Amino acid sequence: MSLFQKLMIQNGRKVALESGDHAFMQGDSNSNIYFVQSGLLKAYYIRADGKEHIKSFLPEGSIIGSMVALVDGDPCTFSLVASEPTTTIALPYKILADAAQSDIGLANALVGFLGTYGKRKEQREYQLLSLSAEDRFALLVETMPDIADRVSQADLAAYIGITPQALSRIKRRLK
Amino acid sequence: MSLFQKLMIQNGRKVALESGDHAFMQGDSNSNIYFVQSGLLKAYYIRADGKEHIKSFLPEGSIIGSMVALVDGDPCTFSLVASEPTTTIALPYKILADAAQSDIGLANALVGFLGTYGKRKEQREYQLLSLSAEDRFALLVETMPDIADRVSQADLAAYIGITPQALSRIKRRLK
DNA sequence: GCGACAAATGAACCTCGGTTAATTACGGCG
DNA sequence: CGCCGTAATTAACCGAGGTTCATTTGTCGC
Repeated sequence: MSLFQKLMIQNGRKVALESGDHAFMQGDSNSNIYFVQSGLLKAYYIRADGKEHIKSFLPEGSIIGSMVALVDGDPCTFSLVASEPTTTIALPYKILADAAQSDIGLANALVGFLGTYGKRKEQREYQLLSLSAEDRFALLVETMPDIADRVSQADLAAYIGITPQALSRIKRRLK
Repeated sequence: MSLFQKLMIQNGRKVALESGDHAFMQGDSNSNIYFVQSGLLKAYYIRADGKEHIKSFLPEGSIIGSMVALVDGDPCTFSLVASEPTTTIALPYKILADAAQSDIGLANALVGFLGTYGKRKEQREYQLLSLSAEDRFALLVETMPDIADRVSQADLAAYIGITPQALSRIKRRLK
């Protein structure tokens, strides 16, 4: 377990979520950072036309927060919901950032967290720009096989960026 | 100018690039972080099939590096090329990260940089997942009007994620 | 102004994914 | 076992964008 995770567990507040409960909704003012102890969270956008797109699945061990909310205090750009009974540790980012001003260990732990976050988003950007829907599905199955089993087909499709029907077609093609 | 930019200028090495020169290529081992003093850089992927996709345009004032290369020392996942005569400041990330271990001001400056980077990638992810090609083009014209003038139609299209022909069609529709 | 080359546009055809709606699995549960 | 609600699949049709190639428009160097 990373130093950063330890810090969160020591200082954070425990938040338990039932399946379907939201940690925060798109538009909320919530600059908490969440550590997932058990269960599964789903981060998603609602578009203007009502469609849902999934940013990421967050299984046990993940850390998540809306970066624009954390950094600038803006409203969250996405919603965070439990898709299984989930226990999390919540901690206001400001507390971390403030404490980091005088605690060099914490500041470097934050650097580690933000670096990892940036790396993950860089990879996702690559996937969205350079891979077809079929490739993205194959990659998901390969890299997160457990997730593919734990969520519905509709959610998988929303993560890949297509409709459930299109995903069904892809699965048929691959067989 | 941010503290982070000042630090880079003080400690970095000046690198001048002619139009078409590369700072690094996809696959290179290059964990420098670059600050763009003047000109314009273009960060892009080459896909397996030879197609080019543009990650981002980096005008004066931008800071860029391959996050996976910076954090893990892995090969760069994209190439960085000058699309105008450009002057940059290059600084190995490891020097920053190491110095941050004992310099709390620097560590917090790094936190600021990484937070901003993550925020930018979060927004890009949203655009790629939730907007149509036409919407992404309109947004680009609105938020970076200068860039739209400085680069070729082909590069604009590669940034949006479509072909130059499709971009031409979109422009016609908008008129 | 003219030739040459690159950039941009246009047209014809194709493919993939979206849309809508019907059909088929797959659980609980009385 | 049969019923019902949900998830998943299939089918038919449409539209946006890709592909290929031709044409037009710039934009230089002379």
